Amino acid sequence: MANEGFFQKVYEVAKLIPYGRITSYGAIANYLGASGSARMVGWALNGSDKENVPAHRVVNRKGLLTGKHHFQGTNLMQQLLESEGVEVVDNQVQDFDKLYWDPMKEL
DNA sequence: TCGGTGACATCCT
DNA sequence: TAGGATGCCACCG
Repeated sequence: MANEGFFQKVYEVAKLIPYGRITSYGAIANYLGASGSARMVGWALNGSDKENVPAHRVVNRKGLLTGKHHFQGTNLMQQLLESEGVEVVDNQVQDFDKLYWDPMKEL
């Protein structure tokens, strides 16, 4: 695992996100020691769907579902979050600070 | 091998 | 305070 690529680490962390919880790209990047390179996390999640990773639980620092456009359905990402009890309005997660899951803190 | 790309974050004006 | 521009680093062709 530790020898896996940067992407694999992102997948592992994303998979550890609890049900009904969300996190941010920066949090994962920081956890992986790539603080400031949050873009890598986003790019990693680009292929996360192949790894069965809940990329819909990963949003930007504002709680905005910036990556929804990369999902199959336009509102698929929102639907998935709502299915988990996460309120999403206008592609933005409500109670973001409350549902926020910090890997650095939890792990 | 090298350059471009990318779903953000942060600094500066 | 708000908006725009730049930088981070790993994968793909």
